Amino acid sequence: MSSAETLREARDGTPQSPGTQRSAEPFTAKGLPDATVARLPVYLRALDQLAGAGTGTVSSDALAEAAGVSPAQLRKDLSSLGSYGTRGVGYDVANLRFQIGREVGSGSEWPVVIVGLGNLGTALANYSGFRSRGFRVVGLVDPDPALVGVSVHGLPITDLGDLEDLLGRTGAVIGVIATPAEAAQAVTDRLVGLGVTSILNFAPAVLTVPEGVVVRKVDLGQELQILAHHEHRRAAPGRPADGPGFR
Amino acid sequence: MSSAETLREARDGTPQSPGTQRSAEPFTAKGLPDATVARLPVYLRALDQLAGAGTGTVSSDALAEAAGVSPAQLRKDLSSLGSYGTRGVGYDVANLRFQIGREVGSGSEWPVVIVGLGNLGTALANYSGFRSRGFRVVGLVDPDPALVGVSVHGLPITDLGDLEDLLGRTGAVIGVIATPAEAAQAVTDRLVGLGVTSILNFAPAVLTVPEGVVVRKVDLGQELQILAHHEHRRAAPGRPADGPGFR
DNA sequence: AATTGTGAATACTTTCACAGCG
DNA sequence: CGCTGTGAAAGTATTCACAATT
Repeated sequence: MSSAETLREARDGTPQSPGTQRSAEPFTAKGLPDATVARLPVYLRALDQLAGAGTGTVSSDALAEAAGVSPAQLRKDLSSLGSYGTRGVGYDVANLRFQIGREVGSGSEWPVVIVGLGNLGTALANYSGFRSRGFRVVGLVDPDPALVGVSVHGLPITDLGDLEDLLGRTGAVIGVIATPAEAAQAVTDRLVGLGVTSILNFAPAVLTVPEGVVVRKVDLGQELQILAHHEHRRAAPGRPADGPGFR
Repeated sequence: MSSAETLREARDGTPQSPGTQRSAEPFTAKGLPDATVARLPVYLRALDQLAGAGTGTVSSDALAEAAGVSPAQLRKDLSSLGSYGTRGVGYDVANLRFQIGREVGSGSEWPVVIVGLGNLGTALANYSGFRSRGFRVVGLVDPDPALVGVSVHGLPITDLGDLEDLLGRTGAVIGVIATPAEAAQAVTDRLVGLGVTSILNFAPAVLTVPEGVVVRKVDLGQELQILAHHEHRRAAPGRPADGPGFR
């Protein structure tokens, strides 16, 4: 066998979704479509708001509206999870919230380590949204000696060498990479070698990881470029010649 | 017609892609598949690296490898753009870079405004990756009086009221929202009302915008939740009963 | 001989529309 | 009667595999 066969970061384009392996829907037990998995957090957020507003039940129409998807899609997604609705009535907010939360893996609080504490890494370390979504930042790591020892949001930045100890103590299997592109692959190898199996990559670099490790990439410049493309097309739709000359 | 018919932010799940309107590939002039558009920036980045390394030509295999996609997909994507390769040889790095750059809308430098300067907004304002990708942050806006006047990366934060003036002067049509969720829709309405037609939304909120306005959403908590889902499944694959009890 | 460009095949996702159930 | 759950249809995206071209 090709033991250490390494794979690309789950062939990803940006139409993000690809999960661990292949797996479609037609499989043994459960294996939600990737597109569905990607939307569950959105539903969860919408349900949180509804629950906060004291709503007891919602129809697929109302929940779809709140989540920004079509009612049909919402129903399809939820049905692939199980039958938690009541025909003629709708979904019980509290129960649906629990069910989706369980599927997503809330319930347990996931420890997360952040590597690279430049502007972005620091902002992430301070980001309160993680805590409220069921994650706890348990470690901040940066190789820069000037940063080691500095505290961010009450957590001290430690050296790369402390990673093993840190992961061992906390049991973290999710890592966030916010280093410059050049360092990203080395950091990834390190994390993976120490047991991290899920990576959120903010560095503008393509990561190669062993099979089984899931990588999701967020590239801010890339997102803007996609928007720029739309603006560009808006400006020159039919593509008349191009450049400045024209005639 | 339903004149001011407002739409959801380009039905997005996270398997992001959806662009301005429908538009598939089989259309009049050009209308790249959304999935392709989303990958162009990746190719551009890979080409930049190759150019930096002095590479003159690349094969689809090599470029695909560098971009983290399959060779077949790369060729399909590029062919939908035009025939810029040479059979038996490969693609000219410089030319391909130019062609994709033009398609994406590089060449011109896009002015961008950032609204909301908390941790994340500030990090974004400092983020050098925007500049290198063809964007220039021309304005920082925040309603918080305590922040107005503060300079970030040499740019002063101004009041929300200055938006009109700011957009008029700079001609910015791309806005980045990094406010709390509660403020996001109001800020969006304001931006759109003043001519912004592309929005990058970091707030964990579903935005409603008029048709024609493109919204892309980046939700950090959501990304982690998707990773958590995979970890969760890894731990309990076949779904034996569930909870702690089991038998 | 090597490598692109692309039709055809496959896979995945979304939408439709209605049967089924409360 | 209303609203969910879901097969079937439609639409997109990816992969295959090979003819075309340098």
